[in-house]
Amino acid sequence: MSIQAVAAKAGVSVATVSRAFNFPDKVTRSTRELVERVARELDYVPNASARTLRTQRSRALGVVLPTLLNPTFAECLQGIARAAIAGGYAIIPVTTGYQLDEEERAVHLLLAGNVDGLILVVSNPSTSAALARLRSAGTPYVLAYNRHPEHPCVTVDGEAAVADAVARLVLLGHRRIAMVSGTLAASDRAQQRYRGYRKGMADAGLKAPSLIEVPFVESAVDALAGVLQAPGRPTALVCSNDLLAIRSIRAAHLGGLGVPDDLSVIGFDGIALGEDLTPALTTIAQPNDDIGRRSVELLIQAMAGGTALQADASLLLPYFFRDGESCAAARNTTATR
Amino acid sequence: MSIQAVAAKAGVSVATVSRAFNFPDKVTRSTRELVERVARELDYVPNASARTLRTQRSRALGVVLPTLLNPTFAECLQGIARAAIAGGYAIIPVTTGYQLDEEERAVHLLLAGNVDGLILVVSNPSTSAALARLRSAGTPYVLAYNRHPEHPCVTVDGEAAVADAVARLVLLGHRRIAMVSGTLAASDRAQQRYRGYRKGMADAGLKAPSLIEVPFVESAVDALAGVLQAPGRPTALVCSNDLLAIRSIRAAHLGGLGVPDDLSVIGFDGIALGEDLTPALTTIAQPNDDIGRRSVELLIQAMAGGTALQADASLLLPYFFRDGESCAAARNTTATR
DNA sequence: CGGTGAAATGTAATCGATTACATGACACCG
DNA sequence: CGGTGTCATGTAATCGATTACATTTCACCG
Repeated sequence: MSIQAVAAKAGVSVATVSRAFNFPDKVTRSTRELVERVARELDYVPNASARTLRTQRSRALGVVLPTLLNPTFAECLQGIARAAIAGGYAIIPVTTGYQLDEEERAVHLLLAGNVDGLILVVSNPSTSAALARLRSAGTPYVLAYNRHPEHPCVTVDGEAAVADAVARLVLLGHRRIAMVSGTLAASDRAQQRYRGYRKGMADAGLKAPSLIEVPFVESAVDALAGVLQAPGRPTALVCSNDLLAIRSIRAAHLGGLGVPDDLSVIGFDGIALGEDLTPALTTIAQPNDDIGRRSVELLIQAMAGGTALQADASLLLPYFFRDGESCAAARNTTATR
Repeated sequence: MSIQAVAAKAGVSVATVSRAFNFPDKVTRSTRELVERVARELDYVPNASARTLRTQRSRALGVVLPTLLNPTFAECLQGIARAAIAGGYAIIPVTTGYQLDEEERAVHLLLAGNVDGLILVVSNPSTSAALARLRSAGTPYVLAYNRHPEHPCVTVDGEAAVADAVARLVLLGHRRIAMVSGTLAASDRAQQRYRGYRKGMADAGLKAPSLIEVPFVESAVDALAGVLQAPGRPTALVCSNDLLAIRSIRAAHLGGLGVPDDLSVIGFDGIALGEDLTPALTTIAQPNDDIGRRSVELLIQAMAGGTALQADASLLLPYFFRDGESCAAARNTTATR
């Protein structure tokens, strides 16, 4: 049902119908009620395309994410969704599967779809062609989880967080601490966290930081199990995300190591599921929901002001060390020296 | 950049530009190349709203899901996304948080957004107001995971699956088998699975089927732990979904019970994460990806034919019993009698 | 009672594409 | 050379809303 139909049936002009909905106090009470009644009778729903075409705004935000199979991003998306609804915006999420060309495709798709703004989690802001394109298009955007001096970002200080985690492990008597990470090249987050790991190790005067790099998408539990068997094996792992931590725990078990008795494991992300596992995951929890929420708020605020967001609007949210059961004191400090 | 700009710069009419893209062989090779070059120079992207308004189709599918925090639906959505892209459609996912009014709001929102079709996972097809509205709107749709004789559905036979699982437990020597489920009233899937449980118990000649109903969203691990302590406690649990299974395992541990030694646990859904857990989750795996994919294919096919989908187009996909480590033979059959 | 201004409503242009129909160009044939 | 059919292109209507501007209505006042 079009606005024309409503206007005809109500015996008024289309302009009046439009006003009845958009500026209720620009029409008489009686006309407004008449129009509303007729509209309800006809099941009238304003055509979003027509409105968008005319007003040049869609009240929709695009969201570009690596994947929803990692609960981290699913949680973040929920925060985004809630905040967007609260702000009167719809969201259109698109996943890239950590692939650069998909990032570009996604941005292209969303721009063609007339979104008013974008929230994106990119692989690497410095090298992202998608971001460049976005900039030149002039559409407002915010990066979530990424961190870069020239872009507006909402995230936590991953470097400090991991350095922190290493320090905690050291306090627990661990000396041989390894990091498990996805492909470093595939994400600036992984790189930051690795930097934090090296910093943490250096701060503790520990040498030979060892990085276990596993493919991002595959499970790779078997490969991990191998490493954990080797002589001089680590007594603790810092994992670049919770999914890796979960797999590391499994790898340990497959290799006959108990967690946390023989091996401590710390994750990163703070996915809700981690609390329901056995052992409950010890992790550096990010406020995933908030990262989403604040990103939207920033964006909406900027769009209201008509200004494109600047890098200095970036937000660094606090992270939390969430204590679980996957991490314990080194069993025998001297033996591991 | 509008089509007008391209037409002006290329020195042709807008119609020609439009044709150059939509019917490449209706223009001379030279004009086509000219138009393409100019379009590239101007970064021309056709305006989706204008196109949708004129053609009355958006090439977008709406997706209504309970939540993405349950990986089951995230996996399904991925299948949907892949199939949609392959078919040239964009998707607009909306989550309802298992709330009926959100279901309605979502359908309303999507219809206003001019989607060409809908894939939805509703709470209960029989009582869904959203579905009724959808039907009257005449927009083609498919239900995923739901099962109902009057709607086109893509799912597995949850009842048979659970009956199957019970039979397996019986074969393993279990007699006291309980079911853990979310609020039955909240989902027809839970009801079907419960029916399967009762059938399985009856088939095995076992009495007093016992249902442990826990709130859908909250963790409720504590409540569960209590039940598992009681005298005459079950030796095996069939859980209505994998998240519940994971929580049940935790509850067991909290209560000092080992899984699978003291308690066997079978899940339902087959989320990928289950394979990475320790113990690896034994579960009834649904082809989540396929459920999504086939739903889209059905929908696209129907839309191509111009016909609304009928209930008899429904698909019942096969489920798989995925063997894990959370399920073992009853320790002492006589003792549990 | 006529004039005035505010409030309510109507008319029509507009957003950017698609597409039915009109026009023009050109080759081919008798 | 004129007729005719084909192919490329152009003109303008159209989709359904918003909104600037024009018009009508009407209360109120002198």
